Amino acid sequence: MNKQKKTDFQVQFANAAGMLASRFSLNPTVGQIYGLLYMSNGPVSLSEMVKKLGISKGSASTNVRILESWGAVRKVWVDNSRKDYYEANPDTLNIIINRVREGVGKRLDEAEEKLKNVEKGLASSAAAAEDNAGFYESRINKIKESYGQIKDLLQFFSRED
Amino acid sequence: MNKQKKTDFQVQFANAAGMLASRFSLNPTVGQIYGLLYMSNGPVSLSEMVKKLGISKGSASTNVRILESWGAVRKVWVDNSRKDYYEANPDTLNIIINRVREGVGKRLDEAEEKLKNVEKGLASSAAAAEDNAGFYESRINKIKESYGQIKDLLQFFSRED
DNA sequence: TAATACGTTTAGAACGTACTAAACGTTATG
DNA sequence: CATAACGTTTAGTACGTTCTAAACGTATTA
Repeated sequence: MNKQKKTDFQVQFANAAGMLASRFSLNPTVGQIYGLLYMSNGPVSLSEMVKKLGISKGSASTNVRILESWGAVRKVWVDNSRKDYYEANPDTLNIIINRVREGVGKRLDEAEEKLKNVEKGLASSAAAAEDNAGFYESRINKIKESYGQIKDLLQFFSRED
Repeated sequence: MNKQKKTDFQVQFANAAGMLASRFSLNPTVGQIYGLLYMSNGPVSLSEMVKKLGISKGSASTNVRILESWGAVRKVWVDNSRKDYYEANPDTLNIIINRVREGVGKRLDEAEEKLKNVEKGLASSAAAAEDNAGFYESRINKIKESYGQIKDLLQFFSRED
């Protein structure tokens, strides 16, 4: 009974985290798992996640490893047990900042690459001879500028000193 | 022929923007449309979007209004035409910053609300009497702190002076 | 007034994502 | 050596999202 109540509170928190995650285009289960571990005072096994959150073993296994790859949880060793135990990295803000930085940075690099190709296509096309050639160039330069500014913002966040 | 080449360049750019958009969990068509308008020196009609991008009329109509609601494009008046014309707001960086600020802010407010309820549930549950009660409180406070820091970051961006 | 030219809305289909259940491989244990 | 207890992987399914095609409403034009 007491046990039940305890679970309820943690699960409520976990579910709120899951809802928040899905609002940010993340899969809800990573949010639930992180939320549960965040609100647990000690290591939690896969089977506890399964039982408390009512999710499947496969989903728990997959998603906890996603969280691990983000540095949001880590595997901890528990004596006399064959089970895998995890605990949350409680520094949520840093996890978020790192993920934003890496995620945005990667996508921006892809975009830069693609822009380079489009620009090359422009140079060798009839568009370059148009009246609008100057306009095209200026817009491309403007985009490159924005790109640089976003990169600067990301750098700003990565200062940890 | 010349016309064709010109279209190709703009469409290449638009498609790159579409790809980038979908990498950021946005629907690709808003990216394509914004990209086309961004690379057009003058107003563009719905039917031009349809023809150049190879999308349906319905999709163009829906998505251009999404862009309008973001302040990313605006409707412009063209004499002697019953068509709707649009042009891009070329300040891409500001559009992005505003959307991030509003989108994140809104979701964070929802989360804060939910957290408040969970906290209330904690107070009136057996969990509050546990050994872990102090731990729970500290974790909740830590989350609230992160919440405030993110809010501060968002405020930081909204300075336009 | 009939026909046309618009933009909008809706119904249906296609697609990607993420879940569950079950098969699987491995390691411990009786 | 057989069985059980794990975590992982896979096949299938359910769901939300976003597209197209078509129906629709409205306004213009012949």
